[in-house]
Amino acid sequence: MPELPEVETIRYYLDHVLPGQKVHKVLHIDPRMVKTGSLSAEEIARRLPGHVVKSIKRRGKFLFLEWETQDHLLIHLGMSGRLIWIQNHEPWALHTHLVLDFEENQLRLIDPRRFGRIGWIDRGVELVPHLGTEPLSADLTSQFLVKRLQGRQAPIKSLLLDQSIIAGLGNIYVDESLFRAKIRPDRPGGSLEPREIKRLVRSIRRVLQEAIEHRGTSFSDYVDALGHPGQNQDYLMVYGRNQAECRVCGQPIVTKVIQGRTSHFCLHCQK
DNA sequence: TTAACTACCTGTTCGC
DNA sequence: TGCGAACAGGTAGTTA
Repeated sequence: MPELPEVETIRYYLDHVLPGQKVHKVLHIDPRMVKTGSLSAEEIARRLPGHVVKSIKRRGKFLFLEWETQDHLLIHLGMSGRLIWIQNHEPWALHTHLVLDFEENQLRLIDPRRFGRIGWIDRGVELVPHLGTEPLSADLTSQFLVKRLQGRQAPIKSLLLDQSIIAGLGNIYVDESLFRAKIRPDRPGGSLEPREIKRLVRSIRRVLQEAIEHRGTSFSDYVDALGHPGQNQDYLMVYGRNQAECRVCGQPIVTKVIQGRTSHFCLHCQK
């Protein structure tokens, strides 16, 4: 499930190989994946050939291929999406929904569950205006989060998953951040004290930075742009460790469903 | 405005 | 062994 560190890992690699490359053909684009933007799948396929990649951007969990025309192709990987840069003679995987042919290599989107999305964003249009602050930018401060959590009754877990507050966190990194900050995921957001929020901000940054250094977390679907799994799953403290011993106190990690999301935490370490 | 719920989707796991 | 049900979860839309 690609969250910010996984998407950033893909972006980082693609930004080394894609700029300057010209789209030769759009070999395949699944209309069911085009769920946003100003053009249909057919129109994107007609428009793209000849376009040259200028840069690869990321905002939250969204990736953008910026063209020299300053239009953008939005790609979201959803739950199970993979975006790979691969030689064009390699056979297509099952569930391949987008194939951009750059003559020698192809950029392919593979997404078994089809929760991902593709869209065309015209030049000058704001990319994803509804997204909240970038957690690794200077905009995420404890003062910002204090303000956003004030008076909120929803569990802190749900509020951290809300992309309009902080963009890029998903189930894994919210659980990990809350563990590091020693905060239970079912606490109402508005009940957090300023010192806890300060700790939470520090934890979010550290968890995300470490996950990027480990090239993301691979449980089932995620691989980077070269098809390699990440390593961060070896460093997780709570996520996916139901009933395992807490690495800090030795008590069993427990799970609880909060707003439809399985949350992992330690009853002893998190208050 | 906020909180909770639902649809989308398919591979995997579990129980019978 | 095979089948069906339940589960996993990010986003956007709906409802109260």
